[in-house]
Amino acid sequence: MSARLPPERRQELAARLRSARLRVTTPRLIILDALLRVGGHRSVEDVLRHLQREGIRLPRATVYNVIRSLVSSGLVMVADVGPGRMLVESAERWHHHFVCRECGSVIDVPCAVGAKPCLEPDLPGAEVEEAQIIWRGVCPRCVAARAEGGLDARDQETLSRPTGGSI
Amino acid sequence: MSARLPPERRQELAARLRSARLRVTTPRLIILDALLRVGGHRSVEDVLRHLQREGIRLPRATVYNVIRSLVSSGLVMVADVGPGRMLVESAERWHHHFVCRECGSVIDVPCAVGAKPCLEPDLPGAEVEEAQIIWRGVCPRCVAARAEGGLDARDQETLSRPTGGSI
DNA sequence: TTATCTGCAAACGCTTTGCATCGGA
DNA sequence: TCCGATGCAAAGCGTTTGCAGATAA
Repeated sequence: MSARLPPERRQELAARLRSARLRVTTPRLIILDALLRVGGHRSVEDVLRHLQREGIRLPRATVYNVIRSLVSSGLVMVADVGPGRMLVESAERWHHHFVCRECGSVIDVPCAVGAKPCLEPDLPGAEVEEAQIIWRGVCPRCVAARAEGGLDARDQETLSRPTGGSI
Repeated sequence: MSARLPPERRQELAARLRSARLRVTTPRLIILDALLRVGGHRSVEDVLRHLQREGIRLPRATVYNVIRSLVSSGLVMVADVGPGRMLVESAERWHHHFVCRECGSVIDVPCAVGAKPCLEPDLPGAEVEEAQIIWRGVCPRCVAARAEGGLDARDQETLSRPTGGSI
């Protein structure tokens, strides 16, 4: 299963891992590759499905372990969009999230400032490392669908869940 | 177990429930009372422990059900401070959260604007209902402890976890 | 009277843990 | 060689569901 990555891609990913002081292992290369390639936020389940579709089978626990090490070394980040699931995304540019109350989709919102601590809390003495904003409401897609009035709940569910899909 | 609340408190809580078009039931009165009285953010586990300490035993599922109806009617709100647990808090004033990476405590940060949609996302066409900010970093307490250098990890854990406690 | 909520148990989904084995540095 | 990561299974945690019986409106 290590043969999937073209040599130069493998080089690049290995370099990233090494620069984060992580050992270069096959599962790490595979998962980092997947996360960087697809962008957006993905559940661990998505990652597993994606790998499976490419014929790669990794144990859940390994995927969790790998993601944890990637996160703690800053190569990828997790988005907090509510309890119960962990959404992983590449840490390319700092951004925030909009969660649609109707269809459940999670939409990336670019950060106007672009830096991780883009806002300051009123909390003297604290060391702020990052500020993440979560907006909740109804996404443009659902607003439009509602205006047209032609779509029932089932249709919407299918149409507007860009996140739930596979990577 | 319905005898715990003084009559006038019971009246007040019942009025709140009715104004939210919720039926007035004993578990709802008890749980709403607890959440309003203590303030701050509490896990469902905290709520259960608190009730237990007062000699009130409610099934988990009922607590979850009650909290869900209170949340969906706007009487209380849930804070998203990371995956895996649901923090409940009274919906008195809109505020944000600071999560300490060292001790895990969650600190309320007052919202400068005070309204739920205090920030606008760059997402044309969306209906924004609320914006919640999560800061991550090291809380003032841990910063101070680190500066003094006198506290080891265990001490800190005990000292600075105002959230994990009981209500 | 009726729709709604409670109370109990059991299931569920996601994540973590334990441990023997394997593999990169 | 040796520390750290993998792979597997199984447990853990917080939350949800299903349904019979109770209860507010």
